[in-house]
Amino acid sequence: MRSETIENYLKTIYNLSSDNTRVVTNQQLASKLNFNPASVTEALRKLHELKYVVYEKSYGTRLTASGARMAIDIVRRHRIWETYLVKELGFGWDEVHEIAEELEHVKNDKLINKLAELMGNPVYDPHGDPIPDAKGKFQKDKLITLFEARAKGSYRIMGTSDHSVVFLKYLEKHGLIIGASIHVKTVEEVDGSLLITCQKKEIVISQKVASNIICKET
Amino acid sequence: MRSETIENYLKTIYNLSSDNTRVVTNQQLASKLNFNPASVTEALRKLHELKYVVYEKSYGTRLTASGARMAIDIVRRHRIWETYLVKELGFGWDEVHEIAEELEHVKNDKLINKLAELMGNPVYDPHGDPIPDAKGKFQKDKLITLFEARAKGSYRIMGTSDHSVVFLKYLEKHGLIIGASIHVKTVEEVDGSLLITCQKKEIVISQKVASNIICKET
DNA sequence: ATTATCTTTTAGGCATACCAAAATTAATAA
DNA sequence: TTATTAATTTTGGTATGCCTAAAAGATAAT
Ligand SMILES: [Mn+2]
Ligand SMILES: [Mn+2]
Ligand SMILES: [Mn+2]
Ligand SMILES: [Mn+2]
Repeated sequence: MRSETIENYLKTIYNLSSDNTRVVTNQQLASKLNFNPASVTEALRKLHELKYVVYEKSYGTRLTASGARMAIDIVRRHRIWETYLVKELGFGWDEVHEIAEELEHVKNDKLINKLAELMGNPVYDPHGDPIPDAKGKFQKDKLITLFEARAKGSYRIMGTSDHSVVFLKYLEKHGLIIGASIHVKTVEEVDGSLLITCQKKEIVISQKVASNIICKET
Repeated sequence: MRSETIENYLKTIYNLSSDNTRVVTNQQLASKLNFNPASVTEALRKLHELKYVVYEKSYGTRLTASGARMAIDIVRRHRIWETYLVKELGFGWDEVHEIAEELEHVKNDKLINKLAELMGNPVYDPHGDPIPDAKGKFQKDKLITLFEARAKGSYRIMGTSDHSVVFLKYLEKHGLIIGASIHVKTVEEVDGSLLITCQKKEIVISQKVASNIICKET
């Protein structure tokens, strides 16, 4: 199997299984990768043979230890490159994902570690996603979505789970950028919307938006 | 055809044809790319259909204008990355070629131009090879090999045509690095060897070595 | 428990990009 | 010029990685 193919499957399985706690279905993979389900079945059989995943027919797939390690290395490369493009080359946070999708496949530890070092070994990427270190360990800050929070209080925005340009532009428009401090004033029971203040201004955000903002309590 | 496949063919044709002056034979390509000649024939037919090359059966191949432009863009990316890895990330000049072979396929003009800008738009890469600008134009300094020079006088080392690690290490050992000033004191008719001084020390270099050192008269 | 629906797998195909062996064509030497 | 050699092309493979359509299996609803 081509290394780039393997990497894209492992990365996607990883992203869909949130820390390898639940199995990933073929359909999830097919839709994420824009492949036909039949292609996914085939690929999973091969990845199972290669011992990167445990694929149980008609049930689901999870990463083995070695598959998870590979996935985390890819995630590290992806996020280091995104951070580098934004912080060192002046790209916007909404234009780096596509480039990183290519750069993440260049496998050279020294290169990634030098880039990381250059930036002071950052722990979050420009979208707020945590960057694993060279050993594959993540920063252990417990991050939650603003929707999960559902309580009055102060939070700091650490990232987003929706990385689409339209969403990022929306956040930017309202000053809801990474690092911003916000305060939740009221939680509307009817529709889950939140009244928050951010940089002195009051905004109402929908449950849908809230569920895509990653933050930590402050 | 896969874009990376096309790019590797075009780049290799470009490198073998020295400025598109002579046609490239299938055999040259096969041996450079480590492919079977039959595979090369097939690929050239396709590249011809795509109008990247003019392939004349049983005679040879040369790049079209659009093929040459693509090749030069790849060469630019390759050499910008090599320069970046050496100048900004502290890699040795003998370890960057392999990495650049991968990075050169990431096609994003903004990325390459930002990297180039960051370094002050360098005109030579760490091996002394010229870097075309964003429009595909090369610096026009006439560079020759020390063997072609064959005359007493002063020169500056601008690069090498043999990029192997063993050759680069040899040069390094004798201080024959890029940018070094050397002076040719005698040319030995018998075997073409040269007696030169470099950083106050006298060295005899063989014709073989001389023919792989690229320099310009000073 | 039976049916309807949704998911997964199987089966059969296709394009890409390579290969080895044989046939052809071109170049070189006798 | 004719043989010999060398380069190229043709032919008939293989492995990858995707596809569609049909069959089988699992899940949910009545
Ligand atoms: Mn990303
Ligand atoms: Mn990211
Ligand atoms: Mn190189
Ligand atoms: Mn170079």
